[in-house]
Amino acid sequence: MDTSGNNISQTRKTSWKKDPEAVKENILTIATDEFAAHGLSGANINEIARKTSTSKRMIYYYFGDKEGLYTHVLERVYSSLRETEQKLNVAGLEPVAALRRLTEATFDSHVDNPQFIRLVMIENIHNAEYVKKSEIIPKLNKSIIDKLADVCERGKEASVLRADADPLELHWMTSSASFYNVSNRATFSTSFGDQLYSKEGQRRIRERVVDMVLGAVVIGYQPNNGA
Amino acid sequence: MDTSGNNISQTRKTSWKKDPEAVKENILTIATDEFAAHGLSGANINEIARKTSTSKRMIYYYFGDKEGLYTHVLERVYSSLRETEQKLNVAGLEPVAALRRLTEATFDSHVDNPQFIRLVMIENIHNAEYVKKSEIIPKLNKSIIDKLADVCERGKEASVLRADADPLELHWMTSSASFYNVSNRATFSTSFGDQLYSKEGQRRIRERVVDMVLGAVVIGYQPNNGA
DNA sequence: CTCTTTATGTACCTCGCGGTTAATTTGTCA
DNA sequence: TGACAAATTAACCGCGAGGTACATAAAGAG
Repeated sequence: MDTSGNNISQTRKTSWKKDPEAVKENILTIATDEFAAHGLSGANINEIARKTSTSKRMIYYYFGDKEGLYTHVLERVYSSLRETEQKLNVAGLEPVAALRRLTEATFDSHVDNPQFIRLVMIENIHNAEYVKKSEIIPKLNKSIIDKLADVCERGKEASVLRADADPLELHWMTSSASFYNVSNRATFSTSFGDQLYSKEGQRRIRERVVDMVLGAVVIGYQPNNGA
Repeated sequence: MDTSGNNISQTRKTSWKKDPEAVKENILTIATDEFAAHGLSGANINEIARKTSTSKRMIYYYFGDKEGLYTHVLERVYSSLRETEQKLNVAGLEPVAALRRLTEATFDSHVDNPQFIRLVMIENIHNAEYVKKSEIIPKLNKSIIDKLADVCERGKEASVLRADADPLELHWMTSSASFYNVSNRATFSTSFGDQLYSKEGQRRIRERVVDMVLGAVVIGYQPNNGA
């Protein structure tokens, strides 16, 4: 093609708009997919560039290098999830109902954000090196703990929660189940079958998680297992 | 150096023993470390070769390519852990004590095998592609489920376990907490501090996990929280 | 003592990928 | 209107990492 030979430079795109924010967003969206899918070393900058509507050069222009891009991706997903968390309002609910609600919401938000889960898994493979370096991520995490602390306090006041109920432990319990449910789905299904990942299986698991968490801190809690 | 120029070939090692099994083991040991540390794409074959007492050539001779080596590493750690699991004997114990014992053993074995955890994390990043391909791994996982099934049966017989207690769900609950405890330590500590990873924190977490699991299936279970 | 097979070492190749160079266009403000 | 900064493009580069070719030593069979 283009056998004319001369006027070669005319294959270059001849017109474009300046829109830095859109370009950055576009890059970050694609990069999030790629890093979540393949990890830091596994993701390919050329491939990311190809899938964007811009060029590789712009990635380096805005994000410096691969690690810079990865760090921005991490910060973006963390911020987005924590924002969602903050919108959740349980201040009006009675303590046990509030705790149930927070647990269910955590479980659901994990199911709904597999990319976030994958990026956190990847970070853990790297011993959290990049979240540690981040200026903003460590500041983001107080909101659920605060909510759980409030619920604990009110619950103890009303004598419905055990005196040793601890917000951080509660969050750990809820997170562990919710996170694992998404993160280890592939190997768990391979080893033990995928019954727990059917619609019905997930419904049961979700209820079990609530039972486990409430059972650990609610005085005299009785699970209402639909068995 | 070696300005003589001739006799170049004499830099070659001039004597060695044939010991294929030791060579394979040596490669697998090093490779396990490297894959666990850096993932499949992140691990470096030259680096692995350098750390072994043999050469890169032998890696390709015995394992074909990088993925072949990775697959063998996976199979080896899975086999080793399942072997340990099988040694655990709870048939003589009363059902609730047996369940507690199994839960504690699972928790501890996860703590004691961080490399296994990391490799499973890595596999999940790859959607379990390599464990699925393996001939042996899917056959290895029945032993704990069998033990839990036995405990469930005996427990229901003795009316100490709820009628809906399910071995697979029990294993899921125990695994989720035990796995997360190791896999997400880095990010969890970064976000929320490392109190839960002190010696005392881990003692508490371990007891909490037992309480959650027993609380979910033991009729009238009362956690003995040392608060 | 040779022949064959298995095991090993050294040197090398290639290409993919992270990163860069240099030029060109777009928009703004004196 | 033209200088200047910001945004963007296409082409290129170097090297590191996965993988291979080739030679040859060890060990056993007869």
